[in-house]
This record gives sequence, structure tokens and C-alpha cells, in this order.
Amino acid sequence: MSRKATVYDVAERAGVSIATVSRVLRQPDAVRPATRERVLDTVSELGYVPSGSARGLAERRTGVLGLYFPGFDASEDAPALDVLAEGQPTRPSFTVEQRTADAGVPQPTMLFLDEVLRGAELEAWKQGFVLMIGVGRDDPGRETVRDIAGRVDGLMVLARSVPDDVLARLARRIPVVVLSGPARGDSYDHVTVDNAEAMAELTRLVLAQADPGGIAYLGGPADSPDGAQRWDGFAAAVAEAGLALDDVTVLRGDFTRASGHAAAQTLIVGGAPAVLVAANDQMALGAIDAFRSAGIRVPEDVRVTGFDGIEAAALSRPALTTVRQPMIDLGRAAVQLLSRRLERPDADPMTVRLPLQIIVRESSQRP
Amino acid sequence: MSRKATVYDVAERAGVSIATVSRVLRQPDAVRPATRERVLDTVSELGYVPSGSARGLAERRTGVLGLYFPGFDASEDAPALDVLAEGQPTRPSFTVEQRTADAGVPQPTMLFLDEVLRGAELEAWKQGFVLMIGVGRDDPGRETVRDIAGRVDGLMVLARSVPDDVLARLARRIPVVVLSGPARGDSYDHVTVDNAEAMAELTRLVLAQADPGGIAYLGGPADSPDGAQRWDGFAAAVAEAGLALDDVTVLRGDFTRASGHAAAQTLIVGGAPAVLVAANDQMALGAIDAFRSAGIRVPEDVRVTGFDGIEAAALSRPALTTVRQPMIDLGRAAVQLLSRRLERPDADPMTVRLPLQIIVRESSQRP
DNA sequence: CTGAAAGCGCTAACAC
DNA sequence: GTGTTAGCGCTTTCAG
Repeated sequence: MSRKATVYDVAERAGVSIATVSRVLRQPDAVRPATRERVLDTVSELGYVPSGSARGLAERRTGVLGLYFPGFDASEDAPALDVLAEGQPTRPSFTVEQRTADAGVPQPTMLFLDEVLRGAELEAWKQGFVLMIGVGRDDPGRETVRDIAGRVDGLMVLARSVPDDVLARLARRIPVVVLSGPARGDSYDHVTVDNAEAMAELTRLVLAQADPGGIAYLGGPADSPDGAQRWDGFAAAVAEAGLALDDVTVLRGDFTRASGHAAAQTLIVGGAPAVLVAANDQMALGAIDAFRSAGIRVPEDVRVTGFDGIEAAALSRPALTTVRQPMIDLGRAAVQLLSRRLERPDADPMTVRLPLQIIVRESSQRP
Repeated sequence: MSRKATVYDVAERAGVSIATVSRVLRQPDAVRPATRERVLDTVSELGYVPSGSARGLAERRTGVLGLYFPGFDASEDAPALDVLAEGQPTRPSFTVEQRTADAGVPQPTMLFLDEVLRGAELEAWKQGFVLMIGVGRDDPGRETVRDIAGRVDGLMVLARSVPDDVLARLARRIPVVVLSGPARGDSYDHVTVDNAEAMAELTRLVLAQADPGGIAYLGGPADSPDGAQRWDGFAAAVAEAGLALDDVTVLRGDFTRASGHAAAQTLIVGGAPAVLVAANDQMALGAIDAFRSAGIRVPEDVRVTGFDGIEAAALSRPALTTVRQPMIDLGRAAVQLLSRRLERPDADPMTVRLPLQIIVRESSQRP
């Protein structure tokens, strides 16, 4: 692989100036066909690929959008892998494992991000951008997000993946869109969902099926904005139904399956409720497991709902009633907002609210 | 948002030269502490973020690695979304849907790519790179992959996502690593898995459980290299067991669940076999559905195996015996190869073969 | 229609 | 330690 070809190489070889080479690539019609052909031939002959850096510098735009996520948690402590270490040739072609219980189911957060990413990529492509991605990690000294910010025309960040002050700084350089999470009174563009409204409606649907017995709510961590909004929606619907919040058993989990399991066990001790509304799917699924173990049937004895719409919710038995996040559209909308902002830098900050999808399945319906 | 700050702005404001500003950012120790502090203060005061383009141009490296995928198929025809259209305020907060059957389960290809991506991102971060991603689509005129190639230091492409001639051209500019897919005698670095060996072993495991009745194989599309390798492995194990290939009923599907379903129905007409080895999970799952509908029990009446290790394989009943791709590690290994190649451009092309994981679950074991 | 030349913002010698 | 300066490879006026 010789030195990379540049415009100069192409120009010299084709007997034209570098300006002409550039024109052939950017505004082909401005060049006489004969010249154009000659240049194009030289281009492929030399395997010339324009430098994005040079281009970006001259054009003052990169054609790249950035997407920054909070950490994947799990993958961090992935087992070491070093394919370049010595002794590689002895690695086996396969391993065999007997497995009964199901381990290693992906984190819901990951799945969430995967879909957002897919949506963002699709829309970026439609708008003629490419995508650069980064994941938030504790990288002492290294500021990955700033690194990305320096290379892109616009940045999308998931709520709370970047400290406020850092984000403010980056926003001085390029437009920023914040995804999912409460639209605070800041000056960024936002794309969010209405957790409270959807949770209220879900709760209404469940309460509409009149049946005696207690109501329980299984909330998320105290510091989760999403969790808080879901609780607000739940509380509103309960009040609306003429019930006193004091009659509701309220427990708190940490959004994990295990915490849902534990909460349900607590519930069982005091006598299982007729309805359990959980702040996310994982906890709901954990609770269902616990109920099952205790011989309590879902939905016959207790009806359960989740929130998020992860795949496991659809595959579990009974299938879980839940609220699905419009993940693909979150990604797409973010790119659209960025694209708009790039065209009209001074437009007022805008918040796009995407609809959630309440999916009613078996877990919440008494037969 | 005023004009973006540059080194010149910072230098002037801090009363130093641009070289000093640059040093403060790249080799802080080479600058006297007092000066350094002053510059740093100015940097945050101005909200200065270095331009990746300028830096890339001057350094002759971008610090970015590219990952290029074949198309997502499904997302292409996603419903239109235009959050900037008029009348947005009337969009509802939620919709409600009653759902019994499970629709909308993600494509396995996507899940595969998601995990590869995650592995690549993790490793890229560890090595101090950021990741740029692109998806192959029929984009007449626009060459997304070349676009990416111009902006990165190295490129990872999934097998057959880029035409050979295009890839060859790009490889003249930057190192290329090909992921998954047969390592042909080309000059790229490769990271692959040994489909044939793993399939042979899986087949051996299944055949070891002696029982009367026919054996059936459900293959993939004729043009799939993976499919071909899996068939080879299967055929080898069958021969090894002293069985004649003529005794095996061979059907061909297209890797979809539907084609597996159809194939099983064909099988049932001629009398269900005792063993069905499928070339991927989707087809295996489809076949199991068909068997169930026909009152044929798995694994009691027919034992079934898949390939790929998608999540649905673990969640289905009976849980599916399969071979899991080391997707995360594929991504990580690719980055490691690229990183090595960047350091030693002239090293011999290298192929890393990652172990597959045979996961034995209920579907293949007679109780 | 084509060429000459001036940057784009930063790094890295090389002087001082 | 710090400043000067010459590029890095490309786009884009502005002449011709």
C-alpha cells in the first residue's frame, strides 16, 4: 500500500488542476465531459478516496452526526479477549455447554439503545449524514463525548448520559438534541415520550376491570425521572378512580428483575393484591415469577402490568401487558430535529413528544 | 451561538501562541503550570472544542474506525415519520392495542449486528478510537461506504456487504478487516468462525443418541457461504457415523421462520423424521411450530437443532439446542486486528477464528 | 470551462 | 518553555 493518493496526484496524472479534480467530484456538470471522464478514470486508477478531514476542514461541516449513549453497564466487565496474544492457533473451533435455565439474556437498556441507534442511522442516511457513536463510561482524563463533539455537525445524547455543564459547553459549538427524559427548561431540542399520560391510561384500563382486592405499585429508583413520571400518571389515575392513594401498597425496586421478584415476595406475605402495576417490564416479570412460585396465578389471581415493551415481555407466559417505547422513532426524530437545527440555527428550541403504545396482553386481563 | 472558538481565539485571549494552546491540550507537561492553567481557563471560558477535521488533517490520522453492515432489510420500509410536519401538536400521547399473537419480533440479523457493534464499540474505546457506522443500502450515486472510508483510519466490513472491487479500492487507502464469512485467499485481515466444525460436532451429539427413524436436514439459501459450510459439517458427521447421505432427507429454506414451517409440513407428509438439523434458529423454530400444530412432540417424537443462538431460541418452549455465534467477540477481535494493522501496516494478513458455542437445550434431548 | 491562490484549524518541527 | 512557520488535502472565489 503506497502513500495514499491525493487530489494532487490525481490532478497531475490527469493533466488538470486540483480545482478541476475537486469539481469533478462535487459538481460534475461544471466540467466538460471529456475532462470529467479522464479525471474519473484517473481516480479509479489511483484508488483515490477524498480525505474526510480535509474536506471537513475546507467545507466547515463534516456530514457526520454523533450519538452518545449512557454506558452499557454489562459489557464493561466482559471477559478479556486478546486475539493477538501468543498461542492463538490452539483455540478450539467450538465449546459445548449444557444449559437448562436461561442465562445471558441481554440487558433491556442495550436493546433499547440498539433500536434508537437503528432509527437514527436510518434517518441519518436519508438526510445524507453518517453516524458516529460513543458510549458513556468513566474514562478518567479522556472525554469521549467531547472527542465526538469535535468531529460532528450535531450531537444527540441520551438524557443524563452527559453532565449538564459538559453538555452546555458542547452546545456552544454544535447543536445538541436530548433524547428521552424530561424536557427541562433548557435551550436544547428534545424528543421525549409522555410517560405520565400513558401510565395513567394503562392504570385506567386496569382499574376499569372492577374486582375486589388491593392495588399495589412497584416503582423504580428514587432518582429516575422516568420513574417519577410513571408514578405521577399512576397516582393521577388512581385518584381519578375515586380511590385513596393510602389504599395502594407502594414498593420500590431498582428496575431489575430481581428487585421485582423480591417486591412480590413482600407483597405475598401481606396477602397478594388483585392488581400490580410495575414501573417497568423487568420488575413485572420478576414479580410474576415470584407469584408463580408461590402458587399465585397471573392473571387469574393477580393482574400485572409492566412498562417499556421489551421483547421478553412479549415472549413470557403469560404475555405481559405493557407500554412500548417508540425507540426507532426516537432515533429518527432526533436526527430530524438536528437536521432542522443545522439549517435554521436560530429557530426556537423544540420538543417533540412521541406517542407511546399501550399493548394489552394476557397478564392484565382476567379471563 | 457565536462563531465557534478556534485555537487562535484561545491563544489571543490567553496571551500565548497557538502552539502553546495546542501543547496544553496534547502534552500538558511540556507547558509551565501557570501558563497551562491560564490556557485551560480560557478554553472553558470560550467553550473551545478542537476541530476533529483540522486535527485529523494535521495528524494524518482521525482516531476513528468504521464499521459497515449489510442492510437491515426491515427498517428500510419503516413507516414515514416527519416530526417537523405541520399539525404536530395534535399527536396523541399514546395509542392502545390489544395483542394476543406476537408480532414485531426483531430480525435476527439486526440482533446479530447489534452485538457485533457493541463489541466493536467496547474495544474501540479501550484502544482509544471512536466508531463510525454505516449500513449498506442501494444508494444510487451515493457511496456511503467510500464516504466512511475517507473519514476513518481503518474499516471493518461484514462479509459481502461491499462489492469486491469497491473493497479492493478502499483497501488501498486504509486497512480493512472482513468479519464473519469465509476467509478467502485475499489480502485482508479476517475474523471468522468455524461453521463446519461446530455443525459437525452438533450433529455428532445428536446422532450419538441412537434412535430409530429418519434424519432430515433443513438448509439455507444456495448462495449462502455460511449455509454451505454448515452443510459440509453436517454431511461430514453423517458420513462419519456410517450413515449414507442418501438416507437423509434434505430440504432447503431461506433462513426465515416461515420457510422452516413450510419445510416441516413437507416433512410431516412423508412421515416425520426422528431428527431435524436446521441451518439456523429461525427455521428450526418455524419447524417446531409446524410439528406442534400437527401434534408431533419435540423432543419426544422429533429432536430439533438450530444455529446462531438468537434470543428466541433460549426463550422458546422447548428451549432450542443451537450453536451460538460469538458476536461480541467478533466485533472486539475485528478492532484488535485493525489496531494491530495500523501499528504494523506490513504484517502478513491474519485470520482469527473464534470458537462457536454449542448450547444443548431441551429440543434435542429425548427425556 | 479551467487554473491560481487563499484559506479552513490544527500539529509538529525548528528556532529562540 | 514558548513562538514562528510550514504544511496536512480539499473547496472555493476570482480571474482568465
